[in-house]
Amino acid sequence: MTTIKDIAKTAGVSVTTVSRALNGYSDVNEATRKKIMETARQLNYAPNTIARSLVMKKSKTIGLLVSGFIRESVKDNFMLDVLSGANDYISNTDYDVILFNTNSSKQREKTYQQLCRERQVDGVIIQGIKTDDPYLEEIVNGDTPCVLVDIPKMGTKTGYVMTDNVAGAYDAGKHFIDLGHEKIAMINGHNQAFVSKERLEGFEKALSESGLSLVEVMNGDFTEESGRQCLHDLIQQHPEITAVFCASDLMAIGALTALKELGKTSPDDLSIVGYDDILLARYVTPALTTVSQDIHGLGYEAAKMLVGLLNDEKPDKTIIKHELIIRDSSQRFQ
Amino acid sequence: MTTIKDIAKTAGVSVTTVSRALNGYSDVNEATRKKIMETARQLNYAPNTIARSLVMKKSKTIGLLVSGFIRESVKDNFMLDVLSGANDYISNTDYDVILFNTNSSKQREKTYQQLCRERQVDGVIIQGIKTDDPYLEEIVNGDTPCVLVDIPKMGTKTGYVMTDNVAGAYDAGKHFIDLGHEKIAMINGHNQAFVSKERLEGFEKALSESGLSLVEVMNGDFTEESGRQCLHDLIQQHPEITAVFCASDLMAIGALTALKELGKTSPDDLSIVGYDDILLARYVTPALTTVSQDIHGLGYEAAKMLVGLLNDEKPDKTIIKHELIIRDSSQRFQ
DNA sequence: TTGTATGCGTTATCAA
DNA sequence: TTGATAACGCATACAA
Repeated sequence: MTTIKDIAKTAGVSVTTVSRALNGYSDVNEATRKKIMETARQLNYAPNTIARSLVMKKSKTIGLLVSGFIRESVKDNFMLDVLSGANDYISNTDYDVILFNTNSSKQREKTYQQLCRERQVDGVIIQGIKTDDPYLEEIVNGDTPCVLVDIPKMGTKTGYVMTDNVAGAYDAGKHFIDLGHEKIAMINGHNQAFVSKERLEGFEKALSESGLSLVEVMNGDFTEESGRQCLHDLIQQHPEITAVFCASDLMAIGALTALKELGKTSPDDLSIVGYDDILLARYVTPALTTVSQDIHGLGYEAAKMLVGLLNDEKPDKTIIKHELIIRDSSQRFQ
Repeated sequence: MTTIKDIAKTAGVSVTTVSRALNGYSDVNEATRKKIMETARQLNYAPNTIARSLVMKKSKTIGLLVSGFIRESVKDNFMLDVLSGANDYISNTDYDVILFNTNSSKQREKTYQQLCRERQVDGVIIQGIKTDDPYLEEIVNGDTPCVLVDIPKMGTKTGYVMTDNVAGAYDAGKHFIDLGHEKIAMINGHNQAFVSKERLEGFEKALSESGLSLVEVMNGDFTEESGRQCLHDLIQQHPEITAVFCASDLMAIGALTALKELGKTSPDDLSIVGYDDILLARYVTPALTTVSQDIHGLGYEAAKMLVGLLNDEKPDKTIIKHELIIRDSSQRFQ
């Protein structure tokens, strides 16, 4: 491992000069710079970012929380899409991404702030945690620049990125109403998720504007299996419903499965609208009508905002556009 | 940012003692240790891994190459599944994962070795690069422990993890033969990919054992669109074929699309077998018969091997099991 | 234009 | 059981 010291020695100059030559300072003679560059190349020199970080107090790394980075969450592409979007932006900067796991029991006791400070990341993108996470406040009020995904909280160094869940769910509700449905239910996520409240709110708003109210709200946990369970319960308790709004595509797909198990089909027996527009949505049969979120864009914008924060811009909030994608799982009530 | 120096000052001891107390050395008085621990807690101390790395010459980070981490590769879950698998293993160790981008033009000129040395990673997992990548040799022969995914090359510090592509493709060929097909074609990936050669080899072996030979081999580039293109060309040139083996599920899905565009259906007009068993495979219609690779396991085993290398184990090769998953896109020739 | 000296936060060596 | 002190590789204030 060659260091600037080695270069200095073989080039016959001081480490200071080497450092300045390598970093493109103007106050170094062209001849010596050439010589230094050349010996650096010959010695196959690579700067040690660790050492640089220590003295600069900047690690040029961005932390990305991937708690619960488990197989189920791989299926739901959400976390990976955010990661991919963030990475796409960051790859065009001089930052690198470091993955923070919090699902391992070992690190469970560490707060997000501790993780950040130990690894000395310059900033962090936090996603996939619950609104009542005990360590959330701490990081929001901490001094590590931070961007939250789908959690609307601001701090002096904290901004957030999210989709307008109220409006998205409202569109889903409006869609059902436009199609003439009246017996409508919802399969929501768990109540600790901020998006659950928002989507319920937006959906109910659309119904109430037409003088309707929800027949029932079941609570799943966003997974395919919970969607399946909920639909079974739903049909048993309220066989009259003709339309169901699911707070995630995965739950909607589970609901589709349950429907098949009951010998029924969508959209003939039940119109279903999901949320997220995950990759699978367009490939299942029937293709899922859903509220599309640009999840990749969510990660991209989060990274962009974070890099902005690192350049001393003010914290902000970004709302990513949504769109109702009408496919085959919803149709006019007949 | 409190340091051990601060702790030393307020606890009235030397930094040496603080360091040893915090790291659980035995040669420190219980009383002083208690005091140190307590003040560390009060001062909300978090150790600076950067400083530690510098002196220990170990960063406790593992680099993961995610070159071409683009949206198309998100659709194909391969890279993300490997990432997820690697992360799953690593999250149970005391290593962290750092993502290395090489798709950005800026970093294109840097070799993998340079990336590793600059970030001082203890080891690296390399995936998604071509066999003729000019920088591959360098890293294989370098001194950074390294595990290659799907590239069979060994070095003093380099092992690899892959699936048995020859055997997998052989199974696909055997499947067609068992179903009575005789006019068989293949849509392969590009020739720079090692897996392309392997899959062709295995598939041809199965056919030749039954006295058959391939009607045609088209070369795509593993993407959905290329599969679509290839199938169009194939049908036009060889309308007699009854079965096609695609070297990736994505290409198989593209082929399915092309078939629909031609007003034909699978498996009635054409039996199709894919490769990878990506998530989509079971959700498309018809559900895709494919050779399943445990991609998550590939990443998991790669990480496991790498951590082994970091503990001075010898480089090794691991073959991940494959399995032919028979679904609806293939049927008996009639 | 160049060099000397100092410090970043930590661990390790050695002596007390 | 403890504490000075020197490293690790780099950047920078200051002096020359």
